[in-house]
Amino acid sequence: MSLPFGPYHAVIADDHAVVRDGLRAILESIGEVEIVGEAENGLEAISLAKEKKPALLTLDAAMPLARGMEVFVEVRRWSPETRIIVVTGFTAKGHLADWIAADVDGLFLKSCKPDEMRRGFELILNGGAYVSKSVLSILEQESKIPSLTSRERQVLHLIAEGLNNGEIAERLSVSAKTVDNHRTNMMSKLDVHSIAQLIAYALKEGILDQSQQL
Amino acid sequence: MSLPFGPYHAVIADDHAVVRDGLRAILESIGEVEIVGEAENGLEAISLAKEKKPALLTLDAAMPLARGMEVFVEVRRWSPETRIIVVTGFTAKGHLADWIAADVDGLFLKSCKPDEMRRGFELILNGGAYVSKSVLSILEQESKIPSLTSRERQVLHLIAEGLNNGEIAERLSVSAKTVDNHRTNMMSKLDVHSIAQLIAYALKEGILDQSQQL
DNA sequence: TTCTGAATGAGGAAAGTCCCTCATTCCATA
DNA sequence: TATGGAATGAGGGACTTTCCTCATTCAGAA
Repeated sequence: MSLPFGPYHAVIADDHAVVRDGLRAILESIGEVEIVGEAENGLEAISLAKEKKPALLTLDAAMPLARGMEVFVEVRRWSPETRIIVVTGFTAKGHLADWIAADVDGLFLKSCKPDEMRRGFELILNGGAYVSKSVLSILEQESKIPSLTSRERQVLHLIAEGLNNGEIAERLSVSAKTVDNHRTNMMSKLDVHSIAQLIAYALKEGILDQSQQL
Repeated sequence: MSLPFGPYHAVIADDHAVVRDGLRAILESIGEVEIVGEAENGLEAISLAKEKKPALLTLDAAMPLARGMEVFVEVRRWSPETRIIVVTGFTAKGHLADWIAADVDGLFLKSCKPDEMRRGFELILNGGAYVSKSVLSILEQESKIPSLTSRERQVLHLIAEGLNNGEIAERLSVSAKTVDNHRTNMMSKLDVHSIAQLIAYALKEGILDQSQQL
């Protein structure tokens, strides 16, 4: 496949050199793509994208210094022409749904076959959007887990940061009793019986990512 | 550099295809190495290593179905000749120290420069052991965080699984009061003030890995 | 309009956490 | 041999979580 309006400038953002190399190989196998920079943390990714305004940015969802979503928002603001492709290791439905909702141009799991990635990247460079099959199959699964309301997610986030009911109540300007009710409802929805298990759930859902904590 | 007794058979184990590709490129850049298999989960890694008894196994620390450490133990048992190189995304001191204690042949972060990895792999194939500089610098840092005793880590593990003091006590055949003491000691050592924060710490330390929970 | 779901708030009881203190045993090592 | 660290166990008090019930408000959908 040859692309119409190349060469396209691309930036790769991932904190793992070995992953950057894998992505570099895929991008280089597409004609008309020139890699103009690599970032190994979130802030570097933001400044590199602002500076180079590349046609394509491959973005890791979990990086040090700035989270993938923060990078995404910044790059969209300062370089709206850049096609942003998220490559994530998290397979949680909620996490993937967040990226779809953010209207990312491409969404792939790190476990994706390089072949599918390459074809997806080409489609995206041609102006399309592409979400990998593995992501779609996760999103299409009817989850047995009832989904949480946005307020509940908000509370879950703060619980996971180590705040107790009273502190969360203050932060959200509601009563501690309300926070307690949200927590209780979540635990009953999710069929867990302790804060520890609730946090384990939050992690699995990618609501927390382990590099950001403490 | 050319290696004396090649060709060496190698197996790559990592759940992310893009990482496998990066490692494959590094291994292929070493003469005398032939990749005889790839595994995308822990059980596959164990059975592949048992079957092929490769000279070299690159092992991801966090994979579905069986954790890196379980794979390591099994492969050491069934194919003691295999040189095992762990490539991990976790940068927590405790996690890295665990691998050193397990006497792994090589230990690298995923953020390692491919060049250093290649040179390290060559040394290991020559019969040596190699721990990457970035790992050493983490291990050498005097951590302000006092380290936990093994019993405390054990308790932390069970807390993180969502068990309460009583359940943990039963599991370890000690009194609930003892468990409570261990938990209290840890929280004071680590200067955290809730189970939620304790779990956040456990995650950061790689004591839990998010794919195993719930 | 009625009904449902979401967010808010409260009361109350049982259980568990959190954080002191103190004591005993064992083991390593200075 | 003495000192200290680790594991064990206990008492007790303050606070928090956990889990019920119930009620109000509001928005959107049937």
